Amino acid sequence: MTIMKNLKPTESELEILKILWNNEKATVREVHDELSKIKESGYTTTLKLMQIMFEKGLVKRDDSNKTHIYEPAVSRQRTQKQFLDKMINTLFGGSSTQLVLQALGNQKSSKGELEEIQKYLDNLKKL
Amino acid sequence: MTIMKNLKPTESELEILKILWNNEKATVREVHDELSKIKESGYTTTLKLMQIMFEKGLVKRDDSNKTHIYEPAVSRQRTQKQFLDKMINTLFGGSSTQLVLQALGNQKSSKGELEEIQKYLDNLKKL
DNA sequence: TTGCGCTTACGAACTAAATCGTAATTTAGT
DNA sequence: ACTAAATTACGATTTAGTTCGTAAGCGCAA
Repeated sequence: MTIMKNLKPTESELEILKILWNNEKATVREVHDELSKIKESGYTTTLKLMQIMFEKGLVKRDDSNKTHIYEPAVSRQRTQKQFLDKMINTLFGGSSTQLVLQALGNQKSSKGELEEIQKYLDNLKKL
Repeated sequence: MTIMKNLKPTESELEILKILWNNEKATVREVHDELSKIKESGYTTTLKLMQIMFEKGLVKRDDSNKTHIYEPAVSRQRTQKQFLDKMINTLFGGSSTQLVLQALGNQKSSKGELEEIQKYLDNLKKL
């Protein structure tokens, strides 16, 4: 029986996950180079973070070669859901509707996007 | 010229803010008693947190009496927006639409709620 | 007035996360 | 085989947040 840890990535871990999600796989070097575009930090910092993420089960890695190759072990969708749920509960009294209304009010979406959402809602209502 | 710090409340600070938002005003004792219902911790911990929040400008306080009375200095809406924006940027590629779709898919809303959202969208489209 | 209970103030300890320096290891090139 | 370059491993330091113990101050009741 496997223990399913429901680990929430930290801020820094999220940044790394985002890169892995976009690249499918990547070495520490690749991740670090990407990261350097938006953030100042040493190589070993990135390395350490990715090692910790490995221990936590947030990433998988192929260490059959000297240069390890990492890939995400948690999906973008799953992580999005994890953070959304948390936020709905802590900040929106458990109401996803409240969150949606607030999000729509926050920043304007294009007409096309609004229609996309409406279409989606129509489908939901039919269920 | 005042410096407007855009301070993001921490996890614990949010719990306290939630209580203050609901109560309008409250003493440390009141906040702590509320908090105790969902969380084990000492009185001085709550006190210290609220003092820090005061220094950060997250809460105001009336200390004309021995027992200080606290009230929120940031609105629920504003804080919700702050967290939402952050999340949209870090986890949804800057697209609030993506967040909305994901939130709607996540947990089911009642038919009434869906219609509320649709009505809201109709208004938005007219702008 | 004295003392008890409740309050604030403050510093110290603890924890988790992030950062980095250094040593050990591997690989490729000569 | 030897060196140079790059990588991993690991421990130490730093920082932010949380928690608490203790002291000091105030007000009210006996």
